[in-house]
Amino acid sequence: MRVVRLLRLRAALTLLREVPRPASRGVPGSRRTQKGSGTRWEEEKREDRVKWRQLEHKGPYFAPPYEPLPDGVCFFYDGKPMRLSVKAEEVATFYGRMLDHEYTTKEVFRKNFFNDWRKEMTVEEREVIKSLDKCDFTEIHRYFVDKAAARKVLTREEKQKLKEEAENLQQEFGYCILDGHREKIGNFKTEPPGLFRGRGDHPKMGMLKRRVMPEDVVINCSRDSKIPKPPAGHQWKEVRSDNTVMWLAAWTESIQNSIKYVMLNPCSKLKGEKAWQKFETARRLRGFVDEIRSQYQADWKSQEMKTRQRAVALYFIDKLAGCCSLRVEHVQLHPEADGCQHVVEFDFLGKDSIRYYNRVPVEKPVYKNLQLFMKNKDPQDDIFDRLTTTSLNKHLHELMDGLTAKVFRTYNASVTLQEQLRALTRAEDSIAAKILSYNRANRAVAILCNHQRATSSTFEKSMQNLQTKIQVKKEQVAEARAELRKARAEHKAQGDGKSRSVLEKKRRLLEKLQEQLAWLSVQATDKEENKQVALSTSKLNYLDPRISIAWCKRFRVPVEKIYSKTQRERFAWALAMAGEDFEF
DNA sequence: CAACGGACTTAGGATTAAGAAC
DNA sequence: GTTCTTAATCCTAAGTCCGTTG
Repeated sequence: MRVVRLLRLRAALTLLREVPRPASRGVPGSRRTQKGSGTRWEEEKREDRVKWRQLEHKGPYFAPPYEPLPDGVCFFYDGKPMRLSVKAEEVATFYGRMLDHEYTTKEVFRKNFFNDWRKEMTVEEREVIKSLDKCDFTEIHRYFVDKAAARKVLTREEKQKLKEEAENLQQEFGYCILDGHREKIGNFKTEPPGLFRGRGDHPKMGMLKRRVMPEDVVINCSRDSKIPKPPAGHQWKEVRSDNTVMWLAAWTESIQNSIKYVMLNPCSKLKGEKAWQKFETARRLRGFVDEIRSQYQADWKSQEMKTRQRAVALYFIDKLAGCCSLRVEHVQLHPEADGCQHVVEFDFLGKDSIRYYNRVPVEKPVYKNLQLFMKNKDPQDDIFDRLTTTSLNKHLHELMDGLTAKVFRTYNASVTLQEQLRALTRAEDSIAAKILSYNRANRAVAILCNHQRATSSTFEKSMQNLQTKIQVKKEQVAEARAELRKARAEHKAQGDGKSRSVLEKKRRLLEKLQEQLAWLSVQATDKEENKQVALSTSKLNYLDPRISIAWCKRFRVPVEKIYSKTQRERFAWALAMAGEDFEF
């Protein structure tokens, strides 16, 4: 049912492909830093499989226990107040607090919730509560709304106190010791119980995600470390010491029966090294990509169907970023469209049920092959029926060590950023204009990768505010222009030093205002262009940070303008090694 | 050799913190 | 200061990829 999300790169931008150049060195393992800042990224390399020699931590922090509702807050069934057992009440609050969410209007969500809720009820409750339609959670809902509001109006001191408590918690549970270094943990809290919120029309939405207990949790730490203590009166499911994995604790969640892990924060050394390695693999692809492309083009005409399918799939992975679980119903072929020949129209839901829609002109053999692959098939059939992700990746491994479908995405994203930065940045621009160029380059990648977001509910309003500001600024500019004209006439008449300085002042004022106006309208453009595009995913996962850092250095843009504090910590490895001459 | 499970990465929405406007 | 907006961070679902298993 899943469509591997590879069909991404927009046709227009795939043409921005790079001139071949020898891949640069500096592979993890044979590491060297261009700028030696500390030893953190320079320690000797372990065997790749082994992730640590020492690991010590406090175990996960468990979600706080359920606090029963106060007496004044009541649940009603069929109009009559009803006191629920603690277990049933807890699950009722999960639903009640979501009352203003769209989920609670969905039939599947309601059905799953009600089904699981009834399992938590006492026999007597189950006897009474038979229809969700007769349940009234409004008091419960109001209680949580009020509670959220109350949090907002706390005094400065109270807020400070809460902040300190959170900080203490972070200090106690949020760090581990890994090979002698204190490292930040990513998710040290267990996920609280609640109702499952799947994306798209997930069949399990609304099901009860049950509370994680110490008895569910497997602890992973070094044998000789201080073993974390389970909460009083409880025990761990298991304590093990597996240094070939990165996780500190794990449990099986109750919805999909999959495993959830406590792992390190991206700013940790181990995660940083993995990210570095990922980008080095992508950089290595540069040296192979021409050869790979000519080979798959040749394979479009292969005698063997499997090889042909693989070649077309690979072409999509490379050119568009997608894939082998594409179904017939996802694709439409147009002999001619938009003034182009051989146009392929893609329309399907990808990861997180985000729609991918694109029309791409393709080479004739690709088009002919698609016709062939789709012939006599039902809409639900796979286009690449002879292909699996495993066989495809196996082939990729033969082409280049470490090569998988994912690497193409990283490669194309990073290459595009570098190209776009080169094309858009002008050295003489202001910092603000350079940042706009950066955002545009980033946006080009986000569009390629189909990174979308829902238009925020406040978009129209904030756009309106910006437009108002622009209007005000325009009036100021007009006024300043009139004053400048007046001053010029004045100076012509007087010709003295005083009127000259007034004239200069007016000129500068107009210039400043015009600059501000330009910046505001640029912001408006930026905002509009960003309406449905999310930059953060590509920025965090696909763009080699060394490209951005080198760009900052080359064009004298403070790196804080590009990366927030957390992002700078995540990319500490790149900050330590990238000089202004870094080339991806 | 398909399917399954484990480990790890990627993803957008929700929540919270910071910043700007009043 | 207080309030409203915007930006940053948090959260956890949903992918990819690989190794195992029946």
